[in-house]
Amino acid sequence: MNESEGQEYSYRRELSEGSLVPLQHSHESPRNANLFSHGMHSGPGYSRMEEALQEDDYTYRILHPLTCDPVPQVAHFSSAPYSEYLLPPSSHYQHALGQPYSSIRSPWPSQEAFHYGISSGEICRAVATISSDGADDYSMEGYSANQGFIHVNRNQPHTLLVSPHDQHKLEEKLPAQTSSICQMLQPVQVVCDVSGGGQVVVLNHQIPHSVMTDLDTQSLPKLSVQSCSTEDQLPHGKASDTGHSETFTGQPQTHKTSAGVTFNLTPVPYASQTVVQEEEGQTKGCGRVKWEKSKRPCNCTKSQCLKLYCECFANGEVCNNCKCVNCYNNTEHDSERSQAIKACLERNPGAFRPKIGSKKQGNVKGRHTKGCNCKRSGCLKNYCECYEAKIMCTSTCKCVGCRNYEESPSKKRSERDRPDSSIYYPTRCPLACITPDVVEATCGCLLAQAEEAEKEGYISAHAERMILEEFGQCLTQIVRSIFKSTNVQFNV
DNA sequence: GAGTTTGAAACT
DNA sequence: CAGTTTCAAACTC
Repeated sequence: MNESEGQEYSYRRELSEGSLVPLQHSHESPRNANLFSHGMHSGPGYSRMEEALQEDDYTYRILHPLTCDPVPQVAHFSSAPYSEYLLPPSSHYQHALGQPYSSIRSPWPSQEAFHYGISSGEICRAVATISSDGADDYSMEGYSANQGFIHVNRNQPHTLLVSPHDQHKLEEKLPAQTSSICQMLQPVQVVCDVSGGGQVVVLNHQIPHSVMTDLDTQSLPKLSVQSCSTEDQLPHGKASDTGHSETFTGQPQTHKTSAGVTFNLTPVPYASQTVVQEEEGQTKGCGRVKWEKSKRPCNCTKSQCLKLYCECFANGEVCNNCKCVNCYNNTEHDSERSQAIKACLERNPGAFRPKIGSKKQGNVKGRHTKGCNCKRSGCLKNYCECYEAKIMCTSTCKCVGCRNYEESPSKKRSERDRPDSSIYYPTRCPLACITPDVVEATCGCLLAQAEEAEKEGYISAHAERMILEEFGQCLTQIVRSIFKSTNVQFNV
């Protein structure tokens, strides 16, 4: 920490101009030292935009890529789908490496460059707008606060590679303060894996840094423990100057801190590491960590595990204990892997985003961001991504003969046979019936009525009535369709 | 375990 | 963007 700790810059969003305007330079201490977002919220610079996004706001600290020290200023992120270079507050992280500055390959900008409070909502939107697929609804709904920390989709990592090209576009969207981050990111690729229900790993492909957090992860599944010995601590500076000297052996190297938290030192672009804090009743400071595969092994034979066919690759993980053939999804083929990641992101900037969004409230899973396209499975087999994710098909899906909805008898039978039948399934109907086509058709009808009224020269009140009546007709048809699909008699 | 089916990803 | 091919997982026998 340095003298700039506690300094915050708040920005007021000029809605009319779409820009950020510095509102106040706050020296106030955060209300909660561990949750900087609270500090931001409590300050006078709390913006309308962030107020609107409050329920999904998180705060992270930018981590120094070499020392893994927190960059002292506050970064306030809201609903951010891109969590790159972000880490939880200081009490929730530890150093991963004691990397000497002499080993820096890419220049690290001065810390002054970070003396901004940056709304991640802005970054999120800006990044989304430079992506071809734009800011999908998933991006905004797929993240929710969890016990004061981050709760991103537990099954998928989240990745952002900022190319110089994207940096330029990002800077256009977010002048000034964002450019400093881009300068930081430009020389290397930065991949952040926030999978595993709270794990945050910051890496770049040349000087890998993993940061383990000792956040509360009691709810994480499939956890196991190690002893709390500190004998296996690794000396600082173990990583090579290039970050490539460590050979990935399949068993990640770890570094256990004095707090008992173990870090991943393995230079994998995407880490799969699960951390569990000490169990109740355990000695404080003995956070336990164990590496484990969060996935099943792949069996790829032709893709070299460098395409999204490979589940490991798609999940942002290197292959480990897989049965794949001619695998390039490992650190020994870092360059090929990086190129493959880049290629995937060029094809689809959201390629590594989780496909299944989560609802803001409760534990109910949300929806498939793209929807499935099943034709023969009835969406009642694991071929269907929705069914596999234990969610209902929605209007987003383009499936044919779908039976993956609440009222489906087949679905109910299927659920009885399913191991985990306790999961709540949101009802597909009636909303599923209101497809974009239906909405478009409805709007078209309303517009036609408006045009008709205008053409006839009716007064506005009459025109409104015509439009409302037309809307009623549309609704009637929609409702009739809904009832018809559910075999319920509908009399109007 | 081999063969088939399926649908997402990749390609054209 | 639509159609086709490739691919690996899911499924069946």
